[in-house]
Amino acid sequence: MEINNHPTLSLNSWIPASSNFAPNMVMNSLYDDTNSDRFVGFKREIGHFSTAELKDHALYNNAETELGLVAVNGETKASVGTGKKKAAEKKIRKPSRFAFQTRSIVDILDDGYRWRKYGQKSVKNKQFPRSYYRCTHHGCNVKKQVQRLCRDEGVVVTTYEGRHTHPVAKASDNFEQILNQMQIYPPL
DNA sequence: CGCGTTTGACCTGCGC
DNA sequence: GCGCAGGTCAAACGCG
Repeated sequence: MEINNHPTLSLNSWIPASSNFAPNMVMNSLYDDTNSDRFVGFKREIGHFSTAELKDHALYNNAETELGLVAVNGETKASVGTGKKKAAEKKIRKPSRFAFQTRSIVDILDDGYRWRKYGQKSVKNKQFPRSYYRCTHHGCNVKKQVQRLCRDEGVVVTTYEGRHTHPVAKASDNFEQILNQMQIYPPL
């Protein structure tokens, strides 16, 4: 499969195709060349920016378990079927949620929206506290969590929950800025 | 004064 | 039912 040679394979980011955070994203399910029923991963494209993640990849499994990726291409995880259907069905009851990691010295990315911090909590077995933010736009209940990795304090995990009900607060190019901040690093 | 952060208390879900 | 951990609330406070 040609993605094995893809130069940006293994970006540790999770963004659903339907997210208005990345409205121009194209997301495809990948299947084994020799067995078209065997789902092996995802490929994401935003303009010239392209990433892929394999199902057997350790980071993929961590992201699925810890961050609750719920749907791709409009399909639920249950419908792409890996045997853990009940767990997947349980996950899809959660609100739309996705996460990505960036290498940054600051916790808060400038994603164009205004956020208000409403809590901070130390998490078991984590060196750094987790911060909780809500979108300040009236009627918009999007939340995000920010957690710095203990195994690599240069890496920040940002988890978004929900969809904005309003346009981005700042001028365009905000997503381009995030892509610039988003850094690819080898699998841990 | 308005808006955002801090932080301890409180709530809730889950495993035992 | 109990205890733990994660998530949220809200009063106090800081800053422009």
